[in-house]
Amino acid sequence: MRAAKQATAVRREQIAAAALSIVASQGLSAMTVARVARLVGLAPSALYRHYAGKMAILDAVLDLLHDRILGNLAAARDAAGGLDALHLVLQRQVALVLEFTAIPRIIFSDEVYGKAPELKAKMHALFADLTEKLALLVRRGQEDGSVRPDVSPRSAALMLVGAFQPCAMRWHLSGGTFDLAGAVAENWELYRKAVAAPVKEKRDSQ
Amino acid sequence: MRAAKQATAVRREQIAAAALSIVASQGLSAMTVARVARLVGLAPSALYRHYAGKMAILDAVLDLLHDRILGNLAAARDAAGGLDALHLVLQRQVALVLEFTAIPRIIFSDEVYGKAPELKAKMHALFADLTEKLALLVRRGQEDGSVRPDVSPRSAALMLVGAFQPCAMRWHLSGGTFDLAGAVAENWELYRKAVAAPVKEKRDSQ
DNA sequence: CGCTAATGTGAACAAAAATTCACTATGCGG
DNA sequence: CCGCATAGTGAATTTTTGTTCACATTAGCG
Repeated sequence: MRAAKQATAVRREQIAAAALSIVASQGLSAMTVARVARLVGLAPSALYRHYAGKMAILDAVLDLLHDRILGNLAAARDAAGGLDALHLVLQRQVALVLEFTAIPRIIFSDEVYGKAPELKAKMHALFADLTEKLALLVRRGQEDGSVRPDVSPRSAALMLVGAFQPCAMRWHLSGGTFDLAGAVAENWELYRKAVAAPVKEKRDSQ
Repeated sequence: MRAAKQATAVRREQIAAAALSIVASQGLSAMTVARVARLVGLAPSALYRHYAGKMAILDAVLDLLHDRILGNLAAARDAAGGLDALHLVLQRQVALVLEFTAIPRIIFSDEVYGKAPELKAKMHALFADLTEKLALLVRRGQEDGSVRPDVSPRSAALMLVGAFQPCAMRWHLSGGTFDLAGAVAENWELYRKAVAAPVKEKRDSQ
């Protein structure tokens, strides 16, 4: 059975989306040309009409990931202010856990970097971009008084990621058994102890 | 040239050590039977005299990792008390960064788990063991008054890992450019704000 | 000193995966 | 409606890697 003809722009999107979904659910090494092709409904050789090779597909996956993550961050920034925005980011990360789990899967893949160092640079840019924008959120919290002024925004941003990462690791290893949301909520309490401005008569969103 | 004959017990250790060093420095997918064999100074086929296959080698690598990490933790536990022990763990993690970087590399490998789910369980046990022992350190700190009593030891343990993980990720991505030790030190300051007992006239080791 | 079990080796094999290519089908513009 | 550029396909190729096996060598032991 032959697949219907589609414009290359359409196929490129389908292929990148399929590849991301495979990486997110089964890991990078499971992302073979054959599997991506099957998910899209094409023969493996057809992918080469739309991408130069596997690495080009992976490059597109990284772009997709970049958009999703930073989009998520922007949404949190607009939906709440100060400390609450940080809280929202953390909660949304849990919701996006599949895609966020795909990040370390790529970061520590090594299958990639040996052959395509430019992807490593791209990933680094994404990570740097993420922490930088998180630091901006922290600074905004300092300006409106919900975050104590003596914390380093850069550090507070990294720690927010750190409040999530180990939980995601355990969740990943446990095969879904580990109570991800609960552990993240607990970590948020701890995180708030570190970064929240001392409460006078201010009320928290909780 | 033929390698000298060695007892299988010796070879097993050499092979596991070589494999770990490759995983730590170049990643899991770089750990091929051929490369391990070359590092030990044997022909690839010789490895099968000592291990059933690649997965058995990886299993031994996990054991090695387990010993190193928990050994490191035990050393920190004995060298300092309370909060200082936690600080020491963090600093030692930086020193052990290569091997600690090997952990996420394995955790998120997926190349492994699809074929050998029991390795995933083993990795999970290591991670659970690590956080549990860290939680014990936290509890000890609470007993001697250096850690505030209202934090969850489990959460504080996870967060300590989280104070290190994102820094290691950036360091890994930056190719060594990122100031790992500096970022971790900064995060420690933040971490201490969250978990340290309010200072009355108590003096810190810093 | 010689036997035997253990260890080492190269060649061959199998499996998986990325990529190429000659060829086929299709849909859109004129 | 026709033709051509575009998209799709299966088969073949190449590369990499794990594994097996028949044979060679060695070290320890009686």
